Amino acid sequence: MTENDKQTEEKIFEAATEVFTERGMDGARMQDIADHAGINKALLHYYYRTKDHLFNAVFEKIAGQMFKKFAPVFDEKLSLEEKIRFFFKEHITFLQKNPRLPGFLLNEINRNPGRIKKLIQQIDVNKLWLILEAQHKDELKKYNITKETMPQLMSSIAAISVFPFAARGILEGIFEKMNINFNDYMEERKGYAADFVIKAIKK
Amino acid sequence: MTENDKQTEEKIFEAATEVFTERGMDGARMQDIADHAGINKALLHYYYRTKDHLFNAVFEKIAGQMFKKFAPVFDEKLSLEEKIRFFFKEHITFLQKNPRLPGFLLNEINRNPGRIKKLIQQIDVNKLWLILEAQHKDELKKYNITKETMPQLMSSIAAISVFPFAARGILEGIFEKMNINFNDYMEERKGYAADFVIKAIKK
DNA sequence: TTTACATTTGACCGTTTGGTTAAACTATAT
DNA sequence: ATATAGTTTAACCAAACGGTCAAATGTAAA
Repeated sequence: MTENDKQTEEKIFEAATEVFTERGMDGARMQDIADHAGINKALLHYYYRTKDHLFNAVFEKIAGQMFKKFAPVFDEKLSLEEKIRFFFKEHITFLQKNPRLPGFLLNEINRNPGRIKKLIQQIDVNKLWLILEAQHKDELKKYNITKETMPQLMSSIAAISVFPFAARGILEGIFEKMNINFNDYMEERKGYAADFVIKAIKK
Repeated sequence: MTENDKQTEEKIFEAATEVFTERGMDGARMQDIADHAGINKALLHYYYRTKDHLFNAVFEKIAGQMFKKFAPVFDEKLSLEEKIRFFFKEHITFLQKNPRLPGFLLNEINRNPGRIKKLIQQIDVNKLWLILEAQHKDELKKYNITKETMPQLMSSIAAISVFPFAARGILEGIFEKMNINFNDYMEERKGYAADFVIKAIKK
């Protein structure tokens, strides 16, 4: 009943997450999801009426996870440099555990840019800047950070953290001949990226 | 005729490029490509036997274009800093004219990592480092650049240039509320990115 | 004009796809 | 035990899909 219920619905959701993140919305097959969940295909439609419903459930959960990972930076009582180190360490560690999320998200956002905008509209970027400014008022004078350059800086930080996972196939192809392991590279990147960014923004 | 022949084949290729880059391999429909080219669907199979053939033709051309854009840096007789500025200016300008290529390529590489590896195997990364070292022997002492940190640096440069186009949907969502135009942001990025990287690598 | 060959088309085919349905199964409360 | 309601299944369906084919059209040489 309610116990088993949750089990089945969750099994479906997990199977759908696996298949959708691997093949994308267009490439995913309902039969394949059913097989992964070890159930009948009709049962998918019993819990999630259509493929779209199921996909949206998966997409919104993943997108939410991704964005939440950017938030803790504002809570922590750390210096600016420490925050940057903290972010790269936490974010890359998260992506190491979920290496397919970046590619999946970027692809689905390109396929349907409208969907993500609803989630983004909830973020008050102006407020975020005010918080950051208040937290590091004196500290900020030592860095080339202004409200105007924030978009460039933030997108660069996101790029450095996210891009390697989205472009993993290319990087692994290149690394193969250099005897470099992708996981080692990613582990090293936590520190390299932080040093890189901190040096870049210092006055 | 050979004249008309080229016209038709090219029309198909261009239509296929448009549809494939917009919808991806799985999302693209042969009928849609035929409509875009203004021809019968059977004619697609006359020139390109299968959807796979047509897709591979498009993919390899686009992947080739993308990688070639990284090459001129090694030919130009410029200082290291000038090369970095040259790269971001040229590469971002290219992507401004082809904004869908990054998302398309990253997605298709994730869908089939094996395909790109054949193209990559042709690149001799070790040789590239030797060239760079020879070109900037003395100059390199002023920067934190070694053979060991090259992968981190190069992937960061690529990330800063490519990521905004792949994540355009997210960025535009955020920029909307800040009254920032994506094209203005991209134009500004050519200089910002160069400054950013140069500062990051200076000793 | 006829011949030979390449190009283009509409109609068609078998398969795969997301989705439906009626019946079977399960568990709980009476 | 039996009625009730939720759960699961096998069988099925219509639409969409990539691909085929024979016939029609265009073209250039003999």
